[in-house]
Amino acid sequence: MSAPDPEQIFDEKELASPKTARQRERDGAILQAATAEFAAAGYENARLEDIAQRAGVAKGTLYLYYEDKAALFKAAVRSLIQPALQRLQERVMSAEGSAVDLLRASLHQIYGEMASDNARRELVRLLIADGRRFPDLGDFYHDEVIAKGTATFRMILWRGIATGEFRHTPAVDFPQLVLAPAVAFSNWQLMFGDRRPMDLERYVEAHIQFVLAAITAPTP
Amino acid sequence: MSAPDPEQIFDEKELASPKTARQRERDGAILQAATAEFAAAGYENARLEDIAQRAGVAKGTLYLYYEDKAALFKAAVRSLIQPALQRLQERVMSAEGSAVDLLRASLHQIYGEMASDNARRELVRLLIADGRRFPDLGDFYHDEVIAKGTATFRMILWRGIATGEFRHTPAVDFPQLVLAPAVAFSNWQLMFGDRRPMDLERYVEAHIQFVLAAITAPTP
DNA sequence: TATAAAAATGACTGTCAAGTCATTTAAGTG
DNA sequence: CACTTAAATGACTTGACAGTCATTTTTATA
Repeated sequence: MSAPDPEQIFDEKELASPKTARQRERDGAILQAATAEFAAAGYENARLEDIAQRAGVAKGTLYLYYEDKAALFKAAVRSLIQPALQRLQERVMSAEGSAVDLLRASLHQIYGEMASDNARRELVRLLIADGRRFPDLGDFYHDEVIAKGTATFRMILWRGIATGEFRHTPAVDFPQLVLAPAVAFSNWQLMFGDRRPMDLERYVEAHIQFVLAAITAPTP
Repeated sequence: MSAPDPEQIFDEKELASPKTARQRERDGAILQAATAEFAAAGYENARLEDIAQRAGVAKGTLYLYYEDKAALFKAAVRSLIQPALQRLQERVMSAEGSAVDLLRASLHQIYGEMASDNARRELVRLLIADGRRFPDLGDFYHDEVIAKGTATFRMILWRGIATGEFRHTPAVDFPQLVLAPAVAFSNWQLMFGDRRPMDLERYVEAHIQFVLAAITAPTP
């Protein structure tokens, strides 16, 4: 029990450990409420009273579970970061088809997740908007999502090179290049929302064609 | 004098027009101070008193020039948006060399501008962080920078297709694909700053290689 | 230079939300 | 069930900052 619990990486001193069922339940409700409110309003504009109300709890109760607003924010963002990557990694680990198919499927999955979960989509906004105030969140996101995601895509590329589907391109050193159009789309959404809509179907297909053109080996 | 002055697109009712030299000077100082403070702290955390002090002016004076904090913010952001694109467009208009060289030079220029100007670099952060509260700024940025930048790169692509340097790829429909790695780098900087540094030299070269591999026509 | 008009100032007010704590309510225990 | 201990509450305190306005300073004009 002396190894550092990954849940304890951050320095909020939460409620002393032995939690009853009720406490766990409330903690969950608070986190969920906080996630929703922070994602909707950003750090500064989110009101603790609203979070409390949404969680079905009094404002003072929040302070039994979290040191202060900043600690609650960190916990909320962290809870969004943790599960962000798992399904992608699982898919790649258990992949069977060609590297091209795997790449296609992985990119489609990324766009799919972007479209589905609201709070998850706002995560990047929070990290950019309030990243200067909470650098450890950014670092955590980097190490847990970006670094692992990059490594995962590098694996796909290596696999394709091994099978002769791909050439050895700079994308092996910077898999970010393969993912960049998805990042750009995410930014587009954050900045323009639906006021300047984009044909996502065609964009995704263009993205995949573009990447494949850059990295596939010529077929003789 | 009845055509809408482009300076008046936004709805702040600024000081009634006939400005003395001193007023223009102060207006400039205020805008510059506001730009710096907002870029450094974001909309919520920037304090009007700090802006006033930095501009060498009393707080009340701000209200002689701008309706309220929101109006000042809009004006400040707008002043960052306006000049963002010009040098790029000039370069492309007067280009003489091959399309490949033009593309290289344009991308290098974009990364160069990212590295040089602090406030300019923070512009995207502001647009993402506070974009929901000020959608018209996002729209303005889209129409003045993104749309024109996209069109500019599309021109480069067409030119290359005309000379036989480039193939006809999906990037013609979505020039964002060509720029995406720069956007991704911008996000990287905003989220991780210098805590997770990146070898920009190599990244830029990888970006260019990657893009060229995707769009250049095979040489027979 | 005297006088009127405009611009500038900064002490003040109102508002809003984070964080506290005396009191109330619920959970645990013999 | 009586009683102790812990959890929960929400009215209150505190600090911060946007926006105001009576007063002072500067500029323009006769």
